[in-house]
Amino acid sequence: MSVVTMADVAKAAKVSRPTVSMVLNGCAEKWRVGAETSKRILQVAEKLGYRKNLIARSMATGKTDLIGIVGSLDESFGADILRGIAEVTDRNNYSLKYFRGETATELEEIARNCVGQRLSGVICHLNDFNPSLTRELSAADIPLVHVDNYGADGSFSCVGSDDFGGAIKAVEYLHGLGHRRIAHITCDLGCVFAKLRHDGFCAGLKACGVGFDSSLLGIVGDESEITSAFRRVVKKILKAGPTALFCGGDPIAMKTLKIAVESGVRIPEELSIIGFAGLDYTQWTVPALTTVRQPFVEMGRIAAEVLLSEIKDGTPCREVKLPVELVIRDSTAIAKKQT
Amino acid sequence: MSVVTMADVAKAAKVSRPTVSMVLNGCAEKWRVGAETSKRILQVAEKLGYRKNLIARSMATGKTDLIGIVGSLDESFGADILRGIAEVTDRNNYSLKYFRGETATELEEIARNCVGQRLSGVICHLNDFNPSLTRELSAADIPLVHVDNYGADGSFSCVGSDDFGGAIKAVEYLHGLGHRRIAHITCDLGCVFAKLRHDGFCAGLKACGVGFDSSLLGIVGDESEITSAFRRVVKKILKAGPTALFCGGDPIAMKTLKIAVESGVRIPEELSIIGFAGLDYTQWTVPALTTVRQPFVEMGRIAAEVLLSEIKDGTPCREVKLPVELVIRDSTAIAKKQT
DNA sequence: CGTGTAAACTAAAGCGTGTTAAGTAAATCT
DNA sequence: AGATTTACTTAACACGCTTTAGTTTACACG
Repeated sequence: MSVVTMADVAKAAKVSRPTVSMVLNGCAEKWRVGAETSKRILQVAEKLGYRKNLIARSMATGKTDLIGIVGSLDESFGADILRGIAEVTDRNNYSLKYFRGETATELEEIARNCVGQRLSGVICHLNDFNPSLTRELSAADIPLVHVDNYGADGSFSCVGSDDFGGAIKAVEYLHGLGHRRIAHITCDLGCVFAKLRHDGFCAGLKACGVGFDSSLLGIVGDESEITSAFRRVVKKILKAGPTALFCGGDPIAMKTLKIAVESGVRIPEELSIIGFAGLDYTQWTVPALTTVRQPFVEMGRIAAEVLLSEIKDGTPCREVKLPVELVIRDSTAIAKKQT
Repeated sequence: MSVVTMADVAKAAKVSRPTVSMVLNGCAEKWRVGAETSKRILQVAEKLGYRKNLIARSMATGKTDLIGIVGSLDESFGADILRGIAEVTDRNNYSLKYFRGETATELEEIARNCVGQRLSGVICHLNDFNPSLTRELSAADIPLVHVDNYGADGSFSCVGSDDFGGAIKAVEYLHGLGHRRIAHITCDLGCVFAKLRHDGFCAGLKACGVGFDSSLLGIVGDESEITSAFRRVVKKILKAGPTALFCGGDPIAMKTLKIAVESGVRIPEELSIIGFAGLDYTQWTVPALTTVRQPFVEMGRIAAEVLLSEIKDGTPCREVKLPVELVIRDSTAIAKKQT
């Protein structure tokens, strides 16, 4: 006998199996089990090293209390989101199952699995919305929450931060410092968040009464090395003579900062740079990076809370947009007199 | 009827349930189910949108094909390790369950859960070894692999990288550049990896015939902000006049680099700095950080492979030490003439 | 024509739990 | 003494699947 079952405990404690079940699930009084018997059962269970078989339990109850995490947790902010999620799910006795994958085929497979495992809910961290995921899950009546993303069609919830507003904040801050030629470097605008930040950038310019200059827009890839293509884009932007630079993400900002410094541009005296995300390591550069901080941990927490309330109370879908915070550090300064 | 079961498929296809089971699990021929029947069953299953219930399957087979990931995936390298693990487990049809927690109480709870869930195996990413985890799992005969850690007592496997050798490499490299006063800044030596790197540092010095100078050893915390305590330690070290600095981790190196630069020390002309880990963002500083790269993705992969072979073939415990690579960038240079 | 054998299935048991219905013995109350 | 309450037990079903053993049908062979 390798693993101790409830029947073993029952036999050892000289009671019936249902009694053990009741005691171990805390329904003892509702079922009027004597205090002594309860204690004895608990002791025996402890002594025998009984661990309730959650598989069997799920089988019997029809629910798994399992939440699927779908997508890439690669980026360092993914870890923060995960932490937020785990905080909430731990407290509520849900556990987390991790599904890796990004491509359409992978996600289709994942969607099937989510249903197959009878997950209680799914939290998704992807750049795009995936139709098969949405379809499969809603067909199986499994709540879905997208985290760090937007634009639900009403069939699922989204929890993100204010990308649009954050970009406006950044632009307005730069404008307040006297900057008029503000450039924007971003990754592909196909990503929801990149588009939102770009749009916020434009909206911010407009609100400040500054026209949009397309020569001040650069689009780059997101490789971790500084590629020659990346360098070329940045150089081109620098040549267009901006006094400030709003980057669509912290890694882009870091890489741009490096290229600028190495090109002999003095930061922030000659050029102000702002990033977006608020990752830890942006504090450690010289100069420390001014950035728009997104509340990743909080996002994870709220996403989990939204999901749990959908699971438990059948709350309808929501779209939550958390505020972002402009963290002013040393890579931004008052604009020099325009030449 | 909310979810389609095998019985539904069987009824719709006018066959018995076991036949469906056999066909859907690909054992059709071994079981000699007619080709036509097979096809019909598959079609019906597809049409009805059948998804096999993995809970019930686990219940019946007694195995879950589930691997527990225990510990903190916070740090960015955690994400890499996870990616490596997921690559292997995906390919082998195992899934991953994530358990967050670090404190002894949390881990005790987690250990119980691992057993309760009848996990097939556990991969652990923690700074220390946890006795209750080891005990519970081995009692339940669940293989355990520690990743990025060392010093197994034989009851579980470890997959890590060569912290000791990496430190030696770093020191020898610095020595080769002419450095003789080499400092070491590390976090608390209670961490296994910190101790190993420290010991490697000492061993490296010895091998180069340089004596260990305790005034060149600094111990710091690992907060993400640069605390005044951190600053104090670094300043003290700088005052002791080293020409090179071996840091126990990339974040420490980044923070130290910043403090040094802001103190007017020219890097690498006056001071060489080396980090440890090889995180992406170390490429983006000015100057780019020389560091010892650990193969995190590979570590995850191997850990998963070791675990799977223990699960499947009952392979005995192993201790795997992957090589690290010195990545020479711009924060290190030939030592100036000693004063 | 009876028998053996292969093909193509079906019947039934079992995994460990939750849960409910029906029952019983002892203790306590009226 | 009879009614009620307390503290259980027994027996059973359900969850959806796997798996073993058994059954039917068709066909070939002697």
